Amino acid sequence: MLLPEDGPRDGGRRRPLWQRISADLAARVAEGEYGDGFPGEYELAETYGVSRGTIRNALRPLRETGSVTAQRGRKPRVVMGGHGSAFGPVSSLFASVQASGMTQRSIVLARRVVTDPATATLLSLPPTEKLLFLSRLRLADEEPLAVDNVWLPARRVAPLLEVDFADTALYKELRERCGITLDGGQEELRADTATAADAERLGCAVGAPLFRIQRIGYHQGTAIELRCSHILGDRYAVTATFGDGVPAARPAAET
Amino acid sequence: MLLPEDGPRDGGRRRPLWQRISADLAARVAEGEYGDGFPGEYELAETYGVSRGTIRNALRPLRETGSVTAQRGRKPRVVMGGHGSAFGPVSSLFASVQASGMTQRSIVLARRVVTDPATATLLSLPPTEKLLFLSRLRLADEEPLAVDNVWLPARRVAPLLEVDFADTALYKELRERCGITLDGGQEELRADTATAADAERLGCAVGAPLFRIQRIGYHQGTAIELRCSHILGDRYAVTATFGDGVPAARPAAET
DNA sequence: TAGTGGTCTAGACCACCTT
DNA sequence: AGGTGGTCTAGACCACTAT
Repeated sequence: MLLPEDGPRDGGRRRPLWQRISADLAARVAEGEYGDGFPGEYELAETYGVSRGTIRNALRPLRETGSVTAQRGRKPRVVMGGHGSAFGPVSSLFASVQASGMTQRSIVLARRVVTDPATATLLSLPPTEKLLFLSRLRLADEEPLAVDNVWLPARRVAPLLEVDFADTALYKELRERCGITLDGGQEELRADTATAADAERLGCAVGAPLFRIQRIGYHQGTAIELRCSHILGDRYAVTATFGDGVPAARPAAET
Repeated sequence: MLLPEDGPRDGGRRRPLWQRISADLAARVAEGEYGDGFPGEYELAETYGVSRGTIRNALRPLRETGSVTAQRGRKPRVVMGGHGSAFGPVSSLFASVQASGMTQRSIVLARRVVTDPATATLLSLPPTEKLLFLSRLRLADEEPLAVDNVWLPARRVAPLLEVDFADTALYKELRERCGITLDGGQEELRADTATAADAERLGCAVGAPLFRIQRIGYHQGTAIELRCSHILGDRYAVTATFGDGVPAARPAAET
């Protein structure tokens, strides 16, 4: 496997081999090249003609950001970003993104059982697996705040098929009716602008700023939910506080 | 060096060697054992009787959280008391770009001393306090990624007035020239669209999606920096992983 | 110049999952 | 049984920093 020798240099010297391979793999993942199976470490080592240690260094950023899976014994897979959307540098800025403060009223836009091969694959399910699809418009103070789409494996959440979610929290029902408590997750948060469909459902202008959050929730190592939220940018902000040296007060301003 | 054989086990089997060494080192750091000099990798390898690769795995969590320094040629040092630092390298955009295998460069747009009552107030300073204002255009792989504006109290960071920031990280200079290591911070992340001024500096269309991140960094309870970053939405995504149930396993170094 | 960490190699064994 | 990733070893060379 050839890597660009004349590619970007860092102040005149070559970048480390593992970084070039990592960038190459990230680009290929972003282009959807590995939609049906990501190569293993040994195979990558041979294709690039490097040692396995170098491949492991190259894979570390992709694995830390959840772009590809890595589990003993299992075939690796591409998790996110395979939809032709190139995502470049990624940062785990937050140990936890608090999506709380969003307890409001919901309008159920859709609740039905579907089959969706792409979504099922993201949840590590067979492509034909039946999924419960739940789409809700979330209101805060009776004003639209977000559209929230969730897919869950129908087999695991059968008791939810008859629940009215207009005024209840999904996680509460999951816990009480299915005995499932999510104990982990991955989130990816992007900035985007509203499409015509977004604008209609959210009552905003086309091109208005939006957060798009994709999340996979896990219960004891098994993927349980895929959630895609589209949140109005002017009504929502993610905040994080970290470290010891922060006084209690909490300012807020713009520039 | 003996490690507790009867120590914490993971479901009946021993934890990996590097994790036990990592926990041991973290405990010693927390107790202040290495106040005047942290051992190097070779010395640690000999002390614990393991290979250097194992030591490097054990040190990775300590280095990522900023508990100990690691720079070529320099003697390693313990940075803080050992408890929850994790500011500079972790959430630094500079570092996250590097970690994803891209080249990076900054173009300094402005570097001057200003007075700005609103900003000074945010930093809990008198309104007339002089501030060092630093504005940089950040490039990843020679393409614009973000505009980064920083204000710092000039009195505290006098040595930085002459530094060229085109190729260096602010936090590194803060640490080495001013003896200031940020130990806490607040961040607020918003989705927005590009104004005409943003579009000109970032080379994007007016209305393109942007992240706006505002951060206040603290050193021992005192606000040191106000940072406002404007990052292209199509080149940046924030990811977060949380909980134990996520199979795309990350190395979890506990203590 | 001596010592540091960064990188890379080649090989080995093991735990785990799939088939 | 075969392939996956996780771990560990032993050695090598290089870039950088301090002295």
